[in-house]
Amino acid sequence: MKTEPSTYSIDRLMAEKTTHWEGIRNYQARNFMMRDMRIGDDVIIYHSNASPPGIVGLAVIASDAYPDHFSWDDASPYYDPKSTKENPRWFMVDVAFRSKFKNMIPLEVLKSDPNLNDMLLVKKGTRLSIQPVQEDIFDYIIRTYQS
DNA sequence: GCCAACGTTGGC
DNA sequence: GCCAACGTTGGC
Repeated sequence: MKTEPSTYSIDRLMAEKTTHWEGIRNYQARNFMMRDMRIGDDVIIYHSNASPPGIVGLAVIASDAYPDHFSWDDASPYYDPKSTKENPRWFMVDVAFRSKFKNMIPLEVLKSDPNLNDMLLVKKGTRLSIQPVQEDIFDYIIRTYQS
């Protein structure tokens, strides 16, 4: 799951322990939350629009998907008039902190590792803010880079 | 249903 | 700040 540290960082997640992952406004990303995520699933936290961008820690899914009420709040940057309480368009999940890497893994390092050529994150044109990570890739990253 | 125009993401 | 690569919107 990607987040811009200026909006919500791994440090804040570490301090708050659990958060709701509001603001997803892309159908594919939403569908991953609604269809594929299960409580207890491991999550890689990635800082985008950071210097450098990269993987900063781990988290775990802590709820099923439920309506993102920020989409109903016209004072929120995530407001969407097409989403209503009766017919919610956008959903979120709760995410619980698991760990922060002592040394984050810069995107540049991920890109230069041939074992990660198939990881969506390093592929050109993949902008999704929520991406599935294959189990073997997840395990490889933990084994190789976790610190 | 097509597609031009526009908006967003996110690395650099 | 630039801009490539998407995604969305809305007229037709």
